Amino acid sequence: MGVLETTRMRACTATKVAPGTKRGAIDLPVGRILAGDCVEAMRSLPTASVDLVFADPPYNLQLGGELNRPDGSHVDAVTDAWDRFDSFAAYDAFTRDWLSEARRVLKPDGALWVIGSYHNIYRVGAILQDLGFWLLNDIVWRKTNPMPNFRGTRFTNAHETLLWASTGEKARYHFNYRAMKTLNDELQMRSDWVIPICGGQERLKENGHKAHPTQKPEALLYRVLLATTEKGDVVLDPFFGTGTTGAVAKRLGRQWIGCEREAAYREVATRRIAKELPLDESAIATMNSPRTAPKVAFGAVVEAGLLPPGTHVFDKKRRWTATVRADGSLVCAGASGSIHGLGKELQGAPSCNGWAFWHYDAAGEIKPIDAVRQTYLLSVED
Amino acid sequence: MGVLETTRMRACTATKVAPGTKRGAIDLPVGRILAGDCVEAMRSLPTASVDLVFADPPYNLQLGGELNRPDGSHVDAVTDAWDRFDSFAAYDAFTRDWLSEARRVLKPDGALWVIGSYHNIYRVGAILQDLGFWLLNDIVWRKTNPMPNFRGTRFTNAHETLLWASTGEKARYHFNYRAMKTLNDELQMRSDWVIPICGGQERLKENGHKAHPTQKPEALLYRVLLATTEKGDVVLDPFFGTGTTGAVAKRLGRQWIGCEREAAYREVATRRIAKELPLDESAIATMNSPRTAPKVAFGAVVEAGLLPPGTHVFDKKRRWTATVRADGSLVCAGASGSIHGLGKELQGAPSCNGWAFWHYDAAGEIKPIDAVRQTYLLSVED
DNA sequence: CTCGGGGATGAATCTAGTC
DNA sequence: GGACTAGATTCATCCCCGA
Repeated sequence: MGVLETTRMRACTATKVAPGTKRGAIDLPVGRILAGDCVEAMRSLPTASVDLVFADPPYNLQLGGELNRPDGSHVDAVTDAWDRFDSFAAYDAFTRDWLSEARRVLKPDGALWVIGSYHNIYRVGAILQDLGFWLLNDIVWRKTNPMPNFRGTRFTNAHETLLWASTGEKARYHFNYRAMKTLNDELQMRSDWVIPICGGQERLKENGHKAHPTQKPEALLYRVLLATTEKGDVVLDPFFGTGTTGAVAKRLGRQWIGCEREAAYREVATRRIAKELPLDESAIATMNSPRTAPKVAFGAVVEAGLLPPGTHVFDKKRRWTATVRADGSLVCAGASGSIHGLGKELQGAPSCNGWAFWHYDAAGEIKPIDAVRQTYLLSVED
Repeated sequence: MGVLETTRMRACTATKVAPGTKRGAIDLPVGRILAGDCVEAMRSLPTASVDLVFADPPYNLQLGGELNRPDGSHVDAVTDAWDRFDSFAAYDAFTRDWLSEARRVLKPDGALWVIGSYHNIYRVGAILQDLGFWLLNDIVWRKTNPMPNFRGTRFTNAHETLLWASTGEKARYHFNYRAMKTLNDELQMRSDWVIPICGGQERLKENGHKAHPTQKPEALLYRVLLATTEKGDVVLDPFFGTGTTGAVAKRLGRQWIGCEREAAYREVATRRIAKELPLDESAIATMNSPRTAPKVAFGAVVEAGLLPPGTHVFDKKRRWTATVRADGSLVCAGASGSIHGLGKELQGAPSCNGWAFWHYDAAGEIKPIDAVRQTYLLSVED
């Protein structure tokens, strides 16, 4: 197997149509949501044309009767028709179909992500291996705020699983090791990710009701795309839903294609992505070189959206202003580095505590970024 | 499906031979390590005789020893360079074999645990479902100190997965909810467990080298056995290795049976378990049900004179006031019923915990009637 | 304006015993 | 086996509203 780490190496093998270029050899419906069944929709795409597939298929929950909380309120469960299958065999056939088509559409050095729960992920994983995909990692999304087990009958189901696979045992794939390490406080990014479920402002509503029962948090897609794609890559999501994949892809400068059967979801997703703004070029650039390795605990704060990429930070006297990048590094006047390293370099000082040195504008009030760290710590403490 | 929470209830359905009793109807090789292939060894055990199976199967075929292809031909794991299909097919056949035998040996209300990594757990999970097992949870063992990914090519593989399954969708199973909640600082135990890998004093050594490549931490087995077995239960481990399952089972007052093909491991395990001391009776009992709340009929409280007939009870917001009747029923504006039923009916709710819903006036202080239940419990304790 | 309490809610395979 | 009833059961977060 092989690993390509830098944008440059990636560009050499890329066959995608960069936006703005004229060499439209491959005509991809980039930035569009294809209507109808995803297998049919994928058939319309050329072979070996996509860099990444991210799929959030139905989980086949097989729920029984009604469930109430101890206070008597009703649990709004996922009972939609799209999640119902007659048997494991039917679910397996469905899974084989869409995975096969995804495999055809992927470039040889592309990769696939699937998210699921214990209801379906073991079937998906086995079929994926049977089809020749090669598992690179299984990733555990540890939810900070899962729904409890109201009846006290099992362990609280507090996680979901993502599978990351290349197209084969010997296939090349892309992993932005440095970006992940930077994002994780200079420690290797682990296979368990602590991320809250999607709620609050991020949760899309229609007429006061959730627009989609299983909307995924953007932080999840953020990490997936940052880890395994480069700027300009084409990302395909066969179960587009409300378009979290598209929104995050657009923000990070990736191209996207969606498939979605339900017209209502397509409309919500279209409106959502239209409002999304791509991050500044400098904000997207990630730390790819070990030489400039920043020593930060800052990446998680960025990922959590507390200081989104593109945010400007500055020292107290406003001598320097820097831009936050996606992996938690800063860039300022050609120089870049961690919050500590860049502060040190700019001042010509022997050392610098970036948390105290850099400030941000909190609704008119100038605060050290350490304030955000505190907020973040409170939000993820476990 | 059903859940039994107390030791008393469990004893009603148990068919195991309690130690020290004479009713040895079932002759189990309890406290012994069976030599040879685990499928063969399990064949020597009676049907429906074991309460729990905990299995740590080999993660790859090299460690699996004797394997046969579906057509019966022998697979030499060390020298053969078989293709993907042969490899997975052989592992699947092996998995089906031992899981089928485990299923036969399990009591109808027994349960199965399997631990694995992304290399094998998806195959195991799918086969387990195919055989009729019913997944209850998948548990993530999050390692505090995993081995780093030295080459920086993937995410640090920082977890392993455990599957917990009952014998079928409608099958009963055992879950010590209170014990788990207590163990987790009075919060529901989640599906992600943070436990260090096995090392230090706990790691068994032979001639300075680790005695077994994949020795599991005792903390893992401790939690598994505490959660899903009762004292005296029979636990079977088909891949016994150095006997972590046996050691923890002995400590917790569970009976155990092991299967292990390697004589060297059997010797290590035997010595290890001999040194293990069972915990004191009271220590085990305390851990199992630290806050057992026996069921109390409201009528008994009335009968005891703690809330005499004629007492007025009301909900917190005083929307309804009901009168206690001599038989422990409540009456309110023509409607009547149990404390639960009437509360449910008045609110139009799907369910109601009357102990928390109804309040009474305790010398000017408004208290839920559950407070009286506690008083009652104390009074009948001795 | 802030602060605190109450209500709502999230991919959930969610009861046991008796007649 | 189905209907019925007694009884047991929740964590983190966000929004709204009132003080």
